[in-house]
Amino acid sequence: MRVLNVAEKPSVAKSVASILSGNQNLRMREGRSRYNKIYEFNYSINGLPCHMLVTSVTGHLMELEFEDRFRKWHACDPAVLFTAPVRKFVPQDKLDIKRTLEEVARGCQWLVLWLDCDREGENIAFEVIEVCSAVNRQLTLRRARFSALIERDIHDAVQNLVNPNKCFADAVDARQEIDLRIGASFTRFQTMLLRDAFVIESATNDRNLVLSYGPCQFPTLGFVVERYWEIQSHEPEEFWTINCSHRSDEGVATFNWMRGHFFDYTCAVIIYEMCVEEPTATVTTVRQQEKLKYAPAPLNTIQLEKRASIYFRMSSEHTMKVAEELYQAGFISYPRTETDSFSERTNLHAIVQEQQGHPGWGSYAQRLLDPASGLWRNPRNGGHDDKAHPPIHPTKFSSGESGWSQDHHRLYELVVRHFLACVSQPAVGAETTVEIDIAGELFFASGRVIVAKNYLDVYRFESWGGSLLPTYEVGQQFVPTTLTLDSGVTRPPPLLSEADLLSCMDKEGIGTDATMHDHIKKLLDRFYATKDSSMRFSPTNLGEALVMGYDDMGYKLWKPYLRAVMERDMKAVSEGAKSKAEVLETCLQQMKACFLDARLNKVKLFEAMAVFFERSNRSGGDEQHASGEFVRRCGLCQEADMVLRQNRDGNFMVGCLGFPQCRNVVWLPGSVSEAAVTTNVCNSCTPGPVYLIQFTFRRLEIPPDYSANHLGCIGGCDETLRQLTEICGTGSRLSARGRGGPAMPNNVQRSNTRQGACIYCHQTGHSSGNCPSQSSGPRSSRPQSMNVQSDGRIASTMEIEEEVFSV
DNA sequence: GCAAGGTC
Repeated sequence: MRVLNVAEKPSVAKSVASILSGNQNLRMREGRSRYNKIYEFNYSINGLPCHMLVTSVTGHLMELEFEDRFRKWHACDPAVLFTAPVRKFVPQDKLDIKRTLEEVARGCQWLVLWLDCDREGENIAFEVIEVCSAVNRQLTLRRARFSALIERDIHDAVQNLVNPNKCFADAVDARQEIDLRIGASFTRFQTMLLRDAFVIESATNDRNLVLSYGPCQFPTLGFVVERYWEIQSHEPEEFWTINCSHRSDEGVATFNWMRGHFFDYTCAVIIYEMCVEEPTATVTTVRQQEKLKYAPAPLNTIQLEKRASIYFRMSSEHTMKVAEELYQAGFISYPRTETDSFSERTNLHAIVQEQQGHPGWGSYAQRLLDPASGLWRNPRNGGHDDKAHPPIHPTKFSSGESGWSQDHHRLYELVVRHFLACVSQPAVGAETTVEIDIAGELFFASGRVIVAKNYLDVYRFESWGGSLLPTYEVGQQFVPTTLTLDSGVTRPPPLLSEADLLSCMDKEGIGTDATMHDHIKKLLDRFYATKDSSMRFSPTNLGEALVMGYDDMGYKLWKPYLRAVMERDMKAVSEGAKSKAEVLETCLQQMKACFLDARLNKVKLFEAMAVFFERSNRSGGDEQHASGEFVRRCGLCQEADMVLRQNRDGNFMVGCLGFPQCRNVVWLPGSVSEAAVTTNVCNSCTPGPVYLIQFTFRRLEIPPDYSANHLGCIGGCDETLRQLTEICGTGSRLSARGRGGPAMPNNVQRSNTRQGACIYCHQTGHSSGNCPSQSSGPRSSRPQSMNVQSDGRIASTMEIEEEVFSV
């Protein structure tokens, strides 16, 4: 029987072949693709003699794309992308792998799938099945389940083949489709909406700028922006604390106030003066304790990235590139792993033995192997296991290769030292805490001496600070050398470092170990964030504006929540609790509603962008600076004029020329057919002058008891105008949609067409809830900076009437 | 020109 075995990557195909064949009569030949070799040998599965062919793919064999007619950006309304047909296909650069599979599969009876034992691996398995079954319908499909590339696992797997798990593959199918539809629709929408409307100076050529949206990149950006806002809105607060020091023959001890600090100066001062009046200190407690500091858990990808960032200031992206090269050259194990505990079957001693000759850590490795040293300790279990790869560890000794860069040296050293640390005893420290009493107030000092460094001897990246404390005895009394009342101020947290960002992503489940660094890099590539010299991230104006815009809509599109919900659904699909179709339908339906609503609220994005960027005069953007007839000075911004204008639908309004910084607007009844500003001034509305407008109403659109001609005032005094606005509604597009449009989420305010004069500014044309002069309710800690204004979506529509696409 | 996930 001929058996085709397919692994997820060439290295696994090689390992599987070499383990199963025992390297006896193992033949290797080229496939059509340069990297994916074919191994052949004889083996017996459950007593059945087999001719084994082992080859590989390189990750996913297929991609998901929209059908051709939806691929061009202007081909369709982006909203259509939530339902447009998609197809899976093998891209150009994978065609040679596909051909190899087809050729080999034709002559085989069995197909054994050796893909990684995770959801993505299962999905790739079904891609391989699709390609192979298409040319050989008779293939028997079997799945090998293995947890590590070690002999026993591999032999066990092949003797205990199982069926491939469609639920796992379905979960990935759903994820792919959702990511594609959300990503493409929002990216096209916001790029086409904003790119040409503003001068975005960050990009060299902003015609090619893509303002991408993705369910991983946006939450990642969200972390950066949120921290930035936290810092911006921090208000320093002064606090007070009492410090005490005592110099003796043995040295100086610094005592901290047990109460920490007080924000109330008077309280602090009263207690301080009490202490100064009776300064004699009495030692109340002396505590001696042994403390252990444990070595870190075995190294996984996230830890590798975080530690390389902290110890060597390497970006996660660069770390993964260097790690990949070390892996390809055989020096370290597979670098993309979640696993941070070693399988019991791993021969840890052998890995240490290999390192004995190294000039830097060789002697430590020797000590570790000497039972007399007592240094060995079985490694901790970090609690993660992806069931596909072991923790990152050295696989080949090297004292440095000629082609290595400094970063190759550093990363190899980190992997080796981390491994040696993992199998070492914890550091032991002796801690002393001394408590004293001064006038009834308690103070403490602590010191630490390291008794045994153990793993810290080899893990030079970590230290365990501590100072020696002079000896004190209970009941001993002394007069402090200094006793001071000191002030300090609270400080905001620092900007997020790369390690912080990775922690946030890990905690919220954004991305995978293999992709997290990609999402971080994407923020930089898209000009959404920058990294400063101390490796900390700040949002750019562009990044902040986008998050601000969505935040103002009330949607948490930039929060990790969306991804978390998707992840839960994916899990349900993989467990068979929900079907792929069910999850796709509900998720996409929700996201489409969200998309349509975001588009309806695009003014929020415009406003947020306008805070940071100049409007451009390119097509598609700005059409609002055509002025109209002066009506009055704007009472809201008090800087610009309110003018009478018509929008492109012919509806009349009086809007502030200060838009978009000021969004004051008065919409006029939809029944107005003509309007002209007169030279007459209103006698009652202030601040004046407010010029009266001569209106002509469409006869059929107003009740018979109203005159078709009316000299009216928009200042708030005009009862006729108020009534007609209430009866006819306004020409605002949003108000027009409000009459029987699709249901909208509750958190989005709607304009009410039946409205009286606003209780705040006494104008007609908007509801009190939408008055541009009033702030919206409480929200995130975002600082209310510059000309960020309050809720006023109706007001703003006067300038942004153009839909990117009309549905 | 869009996503995120594999991997070379």
